Amino acid sequence: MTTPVRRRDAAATRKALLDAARRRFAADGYTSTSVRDIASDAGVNVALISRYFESKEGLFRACLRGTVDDLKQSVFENLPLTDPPRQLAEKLAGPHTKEPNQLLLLLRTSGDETAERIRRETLESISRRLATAAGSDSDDPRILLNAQVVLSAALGVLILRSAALQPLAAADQDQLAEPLRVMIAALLPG
Amino acid sequence: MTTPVRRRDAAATRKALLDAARRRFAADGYTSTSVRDIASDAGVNVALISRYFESKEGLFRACLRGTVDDLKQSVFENLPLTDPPRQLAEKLAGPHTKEPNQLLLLLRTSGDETAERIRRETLESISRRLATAAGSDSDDPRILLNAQVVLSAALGVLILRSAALQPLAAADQDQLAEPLRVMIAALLPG
DNA sequence: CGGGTAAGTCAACAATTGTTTACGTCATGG
DNA sequence: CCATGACGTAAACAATTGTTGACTTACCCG
Repeated sequence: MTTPVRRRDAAATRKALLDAARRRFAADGYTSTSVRDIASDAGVNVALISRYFESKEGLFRACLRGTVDDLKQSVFENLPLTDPPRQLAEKLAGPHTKEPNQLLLLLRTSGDETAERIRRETLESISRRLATAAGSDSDDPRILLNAQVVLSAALGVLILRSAALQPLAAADQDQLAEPLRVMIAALLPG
Repeated sequence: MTTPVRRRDAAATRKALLDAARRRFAADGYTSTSVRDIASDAGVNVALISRYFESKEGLFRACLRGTVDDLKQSVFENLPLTDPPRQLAEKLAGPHTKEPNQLLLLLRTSGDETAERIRRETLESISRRLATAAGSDSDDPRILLNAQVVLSAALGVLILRSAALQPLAAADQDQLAEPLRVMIAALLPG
């Protein structure tokens, strides 16, 4: 590992902070993560967080926006959805599982009302997308409720996997895809 | 509610601290809750937390044990389970919903390894109970995985309700029972 | 080459954290 | 009734938190 003579590059430093923060916040949550942890991970000084993101909450909001953007792009790339349960399983237990799953960020709360709004709107958007993707009869309000239960299951799986609950935590995406398929077939026909 | 001239009663203050802590920890999580918050809710001096529970982590462990005990007793009282989906919906959206749902404690992490073990063992126990209650073929390892997905959905519902995701958050137990019934029927036949 | 500015560091700040120690005070049994 | 011990409080502690201001250093353009 050649020591990379870290050159001065605001954009790169900003990104390093953002990446470190997204890992930490996703893995440990907002209050359990200190700005010094993040700066240390990124290999830069703490003061730069305030400089580039205004505050710890500003950094958290930036993380949320990043994750939301990644999510949008990811579903956009995979349109049309050929096999939703399988693609969901990929998101929950994909092969790149050494990193903490970014979707966990959608479950982390900071107390900041702006971040909370982004979070809520994103979850709402996802569940609506799920409901309409189910097609059939998207006017039926029960379909939206079913979609939110499916979303609950997906995010619950993330949490219980991060809690090392076996055998769920050790299941690969193939094993996980099966119950997801059954559940989705039951709750979101179409 | 007659104001009870709070007499000196170690057991009562201990319980007051425990109750306040269980509410706070369930609602806000471990790191977001300060011992002064808890003591203030209980109307008692902070130092008594260290006196009665050794430390903040000791208090958290006591909260976990309390919730686990309540849970055991609750399922014990309702044996045999006549209508699991309905009873689950009752737990997730029962009529006493002004208080933060105690099951959320099972998703709160403190960093303390002992608490983490209790948490994991409890979740494991619940999922095994679900799997065997499903009867049919409890040797099939896929049944346990299915049970853990059901558990994921239940806990995910709690989280998304606490995130005020509509319409899930506003659903009463009747509305919630329906998708749960469908999901359980699909994943845990028997 | 050299100065100006963006990039980064350092050190201190006030506030808050969990915990402890020394000190009051109530109640109760002899 | 009153001393003794349990119960409770107050104040301080060191450590950690997020944030800021003054300082240094590297880079780039003229």
